[in-house]
Amino acid sequence: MVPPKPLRFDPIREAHDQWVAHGWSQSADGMAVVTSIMRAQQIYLARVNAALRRFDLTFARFELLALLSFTRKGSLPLNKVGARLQVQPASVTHVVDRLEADGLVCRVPHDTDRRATLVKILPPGRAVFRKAVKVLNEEVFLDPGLPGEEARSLVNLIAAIRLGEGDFVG
Amino acid sequence: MVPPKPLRFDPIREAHDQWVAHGWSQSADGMAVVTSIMRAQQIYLARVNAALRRFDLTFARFELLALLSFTRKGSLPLNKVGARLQVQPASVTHVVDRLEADGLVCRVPHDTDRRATLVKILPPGRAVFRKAVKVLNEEVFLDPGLPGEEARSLVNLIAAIRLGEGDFVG
DNA sequence: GCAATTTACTTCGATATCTAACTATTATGT
DNA sequence: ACATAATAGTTAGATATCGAAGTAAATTGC
Repeated sequence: MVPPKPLRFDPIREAHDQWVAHGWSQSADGMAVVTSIMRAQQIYLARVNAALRRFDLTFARFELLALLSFTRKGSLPLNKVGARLQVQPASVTHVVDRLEADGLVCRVPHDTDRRATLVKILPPGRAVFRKAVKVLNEEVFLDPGLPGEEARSLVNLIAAIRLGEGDFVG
Repeated sequence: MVPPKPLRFDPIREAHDQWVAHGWSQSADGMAVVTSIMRAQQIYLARVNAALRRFDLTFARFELLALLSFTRKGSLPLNKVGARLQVQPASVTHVVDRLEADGLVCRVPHDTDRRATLVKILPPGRAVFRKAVKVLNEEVFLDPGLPGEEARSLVNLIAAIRLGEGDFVG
């Protein structure tokens, strides 16, 4: 995944220069923001997947296990899952299918709303989550590539973007 | 793509609190960084794809057209494309296949290395790029959701991550 | 000069995501 | 009440990515 030879220049800076040279100065910073986010995601996703592969988890599946294990009852309606993880209903179905096939969660009918389904974490799911979070903390989250103060700045800058996009209300 | 109802709290902040509560304080900031990047990518990818859909482009295809159109000869070996866009050879093959099927680029044999193949942008490719970059600038890059100064901070923070990851040498 | 290695690209199989269409159930409005 | 609209979830189709294996050509190292 990681290229053997690093480039001898910053390709995003170069793209920014190109944008300015073509008269698109007003959009150059935005282009750099978007491209930087895309690349950072690629980097982190590769690191996360490498850490989780041994547990047969992806980041999406890990996030669902985390969400459920932090819940009082260990279960949540599927639509709440979609809202929390910000993914389409179809993706929720797929993630739950996959975890259910591995015996880490199960579907449970909703008490009162017969349209709705709950997903519930099972003991094996809790066990896998405990092991996976330990590895992920050690191998990725402990060193995200930025010192603490800058890490918090990055989180706050992105929170502003998410707020503006309607992810949540402050 | 965007949920109709925003959450009444920041789910990443809540996850951070959970990390601290479980004794994973040392990894909490890193978790928040990684999760924030993942969510920001999701937001921007949706906006970018919505803008590019009318041109039958994806962000990856757009990036390749941009890269080629900024090149002196309008062509580049496939391995250079992979290095620049930071994607696997298989992904390069796929993106080029797709653009070639649409008549926007073509493959050209390398002059001296018979293993290598160049991808060359064609006049229709340049025309589509000109239109697409205009729309993308207007609809996404002009307002990335952050004021200029903060946008530049974000780009610099991510550049530090990328530098640490070996994307390029400063 | 020739075997072994490296490099370039393609093919294949598995995943994950999105959009759109579809079924079932619940809520709304007159 | 009852037709209409909204909501919950699944299914289907298209796309994109990755990892690993495979083919071909160039480089290397005796």
